[in-house]
Amino acid sequence: MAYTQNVTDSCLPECGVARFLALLNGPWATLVVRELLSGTRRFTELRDALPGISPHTLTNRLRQFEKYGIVVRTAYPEIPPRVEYRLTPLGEGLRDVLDAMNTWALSIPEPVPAQ
Amino acid sequence: MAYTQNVTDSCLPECGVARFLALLNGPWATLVVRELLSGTRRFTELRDALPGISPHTLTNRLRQFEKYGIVVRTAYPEIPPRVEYRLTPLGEGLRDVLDAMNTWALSIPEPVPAQ
DNA sequence: CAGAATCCTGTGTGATACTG
DNA sequence: CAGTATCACACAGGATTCTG
Repeated sequence: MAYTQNVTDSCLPECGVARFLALLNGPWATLVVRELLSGTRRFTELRDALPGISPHTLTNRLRQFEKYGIVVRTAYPEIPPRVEYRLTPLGEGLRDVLDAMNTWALSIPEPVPAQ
Repeated sequence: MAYTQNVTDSCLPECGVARFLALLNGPWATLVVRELLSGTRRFTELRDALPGISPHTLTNRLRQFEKYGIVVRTAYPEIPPRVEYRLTPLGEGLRDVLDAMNTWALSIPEPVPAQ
């Protein structure tokens, strides 16, 4: 396993946890999903909602999600262009996972590490 | 935010999801937790249960978990040495998150990407 | 057995500039 | 607006060797 498992041209791992990690890899991926859980978003809206993310990274994550069927990209042939991203039902299913993360984080006693 | 947010010498992010990502960073971290959810494990047992992980990486993850109060390390002064790792109550709380990941992964229709 | 030390690599990401 | 292109970097991780 390299830094990130190559899932592009191979099948997903057996273990569900490993599958999740293979698809939502990197620090930004899950945060992008978090934003999309609020509803359909445009490229700029996502970028603005995720302070620090570069267009390069945002594009990469969205493209990957699209490929895996987590996100649907809709481009409107207008000028200026308008593109909207929304979660598929599969992507919507990630809400439970993110909720679990959130719930767990609330159980952290201190602003760890309390040193 | 660098590649991975530096949480070592700063406070955790506000958002729970971001907190989770800051503490369980990298592809191996969550898998180590997955193994420990089955019970106390020795160093070698973890290494063997995680095919491909290097002692270097395993050590790093365990040390980080220890620092964050997710894992407790117990060294027995024997020869040969014996060291056991077990989850703290905080670490046990991660079970719900991993379960959610697993459940979600089961909803993936195909061995994505089907092609 | 349970690592520590050293060196190296892969890749997610950042910064900046540019385009249809 | 919604990206793409290019260069460069930080850090998780791998391989190997070695030790109390």
